Amino acid sequence: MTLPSNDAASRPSADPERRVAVIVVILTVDEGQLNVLLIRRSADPFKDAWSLPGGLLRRDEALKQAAVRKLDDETGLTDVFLEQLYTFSDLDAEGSVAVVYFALVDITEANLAQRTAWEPAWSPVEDTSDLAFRNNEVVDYALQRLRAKLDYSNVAYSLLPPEFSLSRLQATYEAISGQPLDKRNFRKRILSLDIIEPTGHLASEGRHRPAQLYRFRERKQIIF
Amino acid sequence: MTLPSNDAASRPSADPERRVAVIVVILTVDEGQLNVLLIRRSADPFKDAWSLPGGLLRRDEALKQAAVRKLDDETGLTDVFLEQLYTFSDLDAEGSVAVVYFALVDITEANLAQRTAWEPAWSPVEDTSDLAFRNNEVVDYALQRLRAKLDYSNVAYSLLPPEFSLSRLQATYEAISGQPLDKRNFRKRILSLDIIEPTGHLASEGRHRPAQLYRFRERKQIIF
DNA sequence: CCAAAAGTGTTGGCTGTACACCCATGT
DNA sequence: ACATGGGTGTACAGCCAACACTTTTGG
Repeated sequence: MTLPSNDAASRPSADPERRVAVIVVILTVDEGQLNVLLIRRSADPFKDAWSLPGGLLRRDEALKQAAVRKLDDETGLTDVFLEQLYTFSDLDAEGSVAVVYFALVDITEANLAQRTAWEPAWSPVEDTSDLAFRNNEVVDYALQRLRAKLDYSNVAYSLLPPEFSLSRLQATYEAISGQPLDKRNFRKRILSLDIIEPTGHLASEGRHRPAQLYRFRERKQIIF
Repeated sequence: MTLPSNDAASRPSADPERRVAVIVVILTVDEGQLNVLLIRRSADPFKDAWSLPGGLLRRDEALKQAAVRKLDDETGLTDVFLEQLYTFSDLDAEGSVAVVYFALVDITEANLAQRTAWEPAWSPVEDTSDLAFRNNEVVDYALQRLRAKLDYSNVAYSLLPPEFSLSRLQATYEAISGQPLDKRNFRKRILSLDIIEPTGHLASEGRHRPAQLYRFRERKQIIF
């Protein structure tokens, strides 16, 4: 017997097991654009189509472990925002169960796996055309969740380097929400939340006034 | 091969399948108390302990179908709020994957299954002592989600009969949030949301002033 | 007439939004 | 000197929280 299975008693034979896949929606912001990590499929079904990275859940592996492993495989990163998103049972034709996680990474720290087969690449979420396995819906769902979380959590910490200017932070928020934000109101709001603090360092890149750099007080998720 | 499985190519043998269970957290409000539906286990493991109702995902069955089926088995209800909550892989010792749904039902419409084995019963969430399979954590998680949803959706529609007084609605909100609410502010807020409308009927139960009855404009989830 | 629940408004504080100009730097 | 992005304050409106008494009915 297994879990809370009160009907298992009446059907004691033939445990109907399933293939369980773990999929990871890895998002990043690059130059004001929200990007998703896709891999080019090297085998059927959907050979040569793009899809989200994923793989089968191994024996004796926990779901989150598998998601961490996949994320590490593709980006070399381990200590980032990674959260379970949704579980689908109808993405492929064979009734596999697919547990989807989503991750947020700083593109400057991500080192995409160098493979010729199943090669990963960043793709702007806005013009992500037909993906394999109805993965477009999965990406949309991740995007929706990310937008919601922006309003009540500090998730952006995982999309930025340790030190960043307020303008950079604002650009990140704008890339995710798709909305331009008022500079003064944005700064007032963020500072009053007290989730970031000045580092004392200045940016001084480009031919303009150097920017004060900030860091997140906590490098883990906080719910406001 | 299955889903987005780029590593399946490198491990072409021995598909590691898993048992997939579907669990349903069925919540209701009865006399100002939030209650959860539990079943008394009739077999090991955890024989005679209480746990959430659930069962194995059948072959060729979608997750939501299975959740609907379990909910119907236990309460006879089908057209209520039912939403996926979370997927666990470490509730039991055997590494089953458990996809948890949560449902909200009107206790006056629910007809609990009449069984001697695996008998279902309502239990107040506040003093739900040790459940099998770490189901206490699952219930806590459901409660957290429900409380959050109360603030930005009309989910209470599924906990109440078609017509109800504002006092009853307030009592429902209070039972869920665990907080007393100010009557005037509550009414102002709810009415301004424009999610309910007066039916024209009066309640006239008990030895007191009859109450105006209302109904939800939509009997499905709305996000504010 | 008493108990019990229904119904009803106003005020003050806070929060969010709209809005425009000067500053420091590098070229 | 100019182009580029950095940095700053105020005023108004809408929202939320606090707060108490009268009404209607049944017993």
